[in-house]
Amino acid sequence: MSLSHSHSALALKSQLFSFARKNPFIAKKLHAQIIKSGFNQHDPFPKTLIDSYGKCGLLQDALKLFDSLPHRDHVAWATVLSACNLSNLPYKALSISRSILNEGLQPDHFVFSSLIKACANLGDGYIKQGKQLHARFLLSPYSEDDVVKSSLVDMYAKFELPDYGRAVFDSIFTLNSISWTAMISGYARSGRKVEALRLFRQSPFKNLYAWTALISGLVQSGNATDALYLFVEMRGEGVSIADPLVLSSVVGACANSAVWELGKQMHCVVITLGYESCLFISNALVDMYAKCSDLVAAKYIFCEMRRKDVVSWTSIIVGTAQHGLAEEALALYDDMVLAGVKPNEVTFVGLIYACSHVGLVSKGRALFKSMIGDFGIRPSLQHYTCLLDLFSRSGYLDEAENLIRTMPFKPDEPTWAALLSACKQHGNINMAVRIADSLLDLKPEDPSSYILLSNVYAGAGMWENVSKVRKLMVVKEVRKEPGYSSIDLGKESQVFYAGEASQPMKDEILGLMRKLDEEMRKRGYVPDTSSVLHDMDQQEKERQLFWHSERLALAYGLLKAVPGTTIRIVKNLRVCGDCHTVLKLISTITSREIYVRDLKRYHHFKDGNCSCNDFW
DNA sequence: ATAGGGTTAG
Repeated sequence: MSLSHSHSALALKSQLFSFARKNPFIAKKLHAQIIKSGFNQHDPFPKTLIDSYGKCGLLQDALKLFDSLPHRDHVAWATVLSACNLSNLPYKALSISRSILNEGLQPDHFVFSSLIKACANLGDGYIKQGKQLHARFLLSPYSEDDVVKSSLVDMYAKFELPDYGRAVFDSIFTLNSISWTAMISGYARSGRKVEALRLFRQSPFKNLYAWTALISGLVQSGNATDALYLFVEMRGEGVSIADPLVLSSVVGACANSAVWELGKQMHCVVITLGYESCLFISNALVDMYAKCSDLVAAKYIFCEMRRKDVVSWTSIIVGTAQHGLAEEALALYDDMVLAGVKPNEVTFVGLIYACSHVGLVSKGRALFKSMIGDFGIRPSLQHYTCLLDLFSRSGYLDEAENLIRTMPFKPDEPTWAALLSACKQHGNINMAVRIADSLLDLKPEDPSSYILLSNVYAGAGMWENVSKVRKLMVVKEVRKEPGYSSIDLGKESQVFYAGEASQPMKDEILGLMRKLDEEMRKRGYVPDTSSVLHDMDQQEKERQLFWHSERLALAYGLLKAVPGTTIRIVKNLRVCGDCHTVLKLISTITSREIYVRDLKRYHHFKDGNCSCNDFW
């Protein structure tokens, strides 16, 4: 056999492996041939095969081959870890590594980066393990490796610990686009927008990845408006926006700020660029329309989707449930199961939430059981909170209290507050006082918790406790964030702050509000001042309520929107009880449909009723 | 053989 012949055989083999990395059938075939030729124990074949199996998605085969290796070295270890990461099974990567570490093998720099990535993907439940890996890396002979350092920066970014990431970032010898992007992402997703922007401006690598990291991070941390401005800037810089990742983030930004008009424009951009049938983007669009209270459009997109995954179904189910259409949400769930799509933990949050809206106690309980028994999902605190909400809203207060005291999670502030608010609603003063004490022990942060506590103690005549609540408020410097509401009128949108009418149409707004107030009082409206935080006399409290921002926005909308159209308002805080009553009354008086999206819920007012069934 | 950007709840 000539030398050139064996060379060409080698070249052929390496070409075959490159096919095998993309095609599982070729990978299998190649494996069979290597066994036949007797080379299956010879380096580098087993490892190259593990790599091929991992890259073409046959993780099971990769793992089997790895287990059959008589001798595991660093290369085999690193290869199998990268296969696990590719298949999105970071837990498997950690468990394999535990056993290898027990055998006494120490990680090299390749193993470190894959392990750190696995930890990062597991999320902030794995902070401790991640820090241990960091320590082990610093003590290893590889402690100067820049690639591992970049993976650490990324890990701390995903844990939302950007200061830890920054320390590592500053120790990198040669920064490249990957390290810069990881660090920018770390600041952005932790909501540290000043630092994120400063770093981005300094970075010599302003490519698509960096822009997407910045924009998506800001969306995730609730800075949707900044994200949208940056997207406009990105477009102006001539960076191509024809990319599914950045587009889905920007659609998400429209969803989170509930800007319907802009959302529709983004939808047009998506169509123009040819991404209508991209699953991720369609999912984001369904969610966007639902969050902008346009369920018709959300459903239309959902129905037109060729492929629907669990996120698509969950988005439409949650969207439907949040608009008070519980029966429809439950019917969609049945369709989902019939379509063979397996629900996940988020789906059940939406479903149980839907049940609690309409008092379907036994259905909700059954869903909770089915989630555990049929789908093997371990309930999280959110699930218990939903179940608790279901019991307490429907007046099953004892069952609710039993649940909150026996569930395997420590109840947090919103959980106690939800139960307390239900006790108050159902007039169970004894229990309310008991629950209030538990809430007070937590030293709450949220101003609404203090309002609730103060009302409960005052209702029970426990004045010492009322003053204790007030003192704690002063100590903790609890202050209500200024409320504002915005209204979307197609081409323009207007923002109103509580307590002040904006200059345009100030007199007309005040005139209309007075007229409506008069109408409401004729129908028996008495202002409910129990949600006013500060100590002041009754008249002053009523004046405060009168100037709540959603009322100003509504009056402006009634004056300026096309007659008969639905009025859409977005508020930064939760709607207070009095405004809720007022909005219901005004929907009757003016025969208008009003959508209000507040911090937590959706309210659709029509003919004197609200889709939230007066419980929020 | 290793490191960077995306969708659903709260």
